Amino acid sequence: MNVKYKDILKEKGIRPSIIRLSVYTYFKENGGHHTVDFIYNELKDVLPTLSKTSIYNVLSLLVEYQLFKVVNIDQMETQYEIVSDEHSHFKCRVCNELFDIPCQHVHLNNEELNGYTIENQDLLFTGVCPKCNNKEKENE
Amino acid sequence: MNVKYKDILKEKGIRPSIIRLSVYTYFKENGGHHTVDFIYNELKDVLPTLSKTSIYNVLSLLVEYQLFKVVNIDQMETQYEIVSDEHSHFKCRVCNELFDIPCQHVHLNNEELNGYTIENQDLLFTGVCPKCNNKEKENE
DNA sequence: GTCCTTGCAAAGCGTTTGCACAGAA
DNA sequence: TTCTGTGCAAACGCTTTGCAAGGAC
Repeated sequence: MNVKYKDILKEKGIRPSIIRLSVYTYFKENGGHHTVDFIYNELKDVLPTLSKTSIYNVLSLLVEYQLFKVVNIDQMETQYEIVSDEHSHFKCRVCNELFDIPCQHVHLNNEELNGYTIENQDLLFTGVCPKCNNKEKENE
Repeated sequence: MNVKYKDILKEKGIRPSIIRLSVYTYFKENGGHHTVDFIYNELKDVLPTLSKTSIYNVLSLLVEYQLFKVVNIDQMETQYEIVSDEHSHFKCRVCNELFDIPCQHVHLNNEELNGYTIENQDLLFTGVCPKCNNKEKENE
């Protein structure tokens, strides 16, 4: 399994060190968006000499090679996710959790574009997630 | 002119201190999105004893009373803007400037919503702005 | 007098940097 | 040996906090 991931890194021109492979594997197997701190805590038991600096390095590298994407929401800690299908994010203002929402990209017409070259777009919804909605209903 | 703004603050239940009124007036007259540091530097000549803490306080207050909105883009310093019409943001990756783009909100269909209550949405485009596009063309 | 506002200094916290050591090619 | 990767500690920059002084009512 890891061999597969190793090859993906190699193909991209990234030398598959243990830390790089571990980080990449973690995201591949678990999905989602995670902070440096979270990944550090997830991997430090398996890699006892691990440092947060290395997590910063590896994640920056994976972003640079366009395997990962940075997710910046509000003043929250920076999160990272694997580059994948078009989707948007939903942040619950009650539990602060961040969800992926399937969502097509917006297509602006030419008058609006007006000379701008759009290379990327990020859509963020804020509100209340299903779980917190249910809790509020229970309390009524 | 400031009297008008004074009344807007009063109506919202905000006591119009000099700093609050100055900050609010600055945004009303100049528009756009600005950082704490920028506003501090714009106002410190008029208000010599001004501190950044006060700018933080005032902007947080204006956000709390829903006159202002927080704009967080990438790892850039937090910016603030007056709550106004629906629009999205465009960040130029060359000059790093942030532009307002007129843009209707996205409306998801019910299957996608799936129990989520959407209260707000922010759309961010990234790419190259017209000015930087022209510069690139000149260099070709 | 009481409450709200202001401003300084310090603390906090995520992130980056410098540098030396370790490891791979 | 040379180049790349790693990890510690310190520095950095934005933001928040504690607290005391000032000002409004």
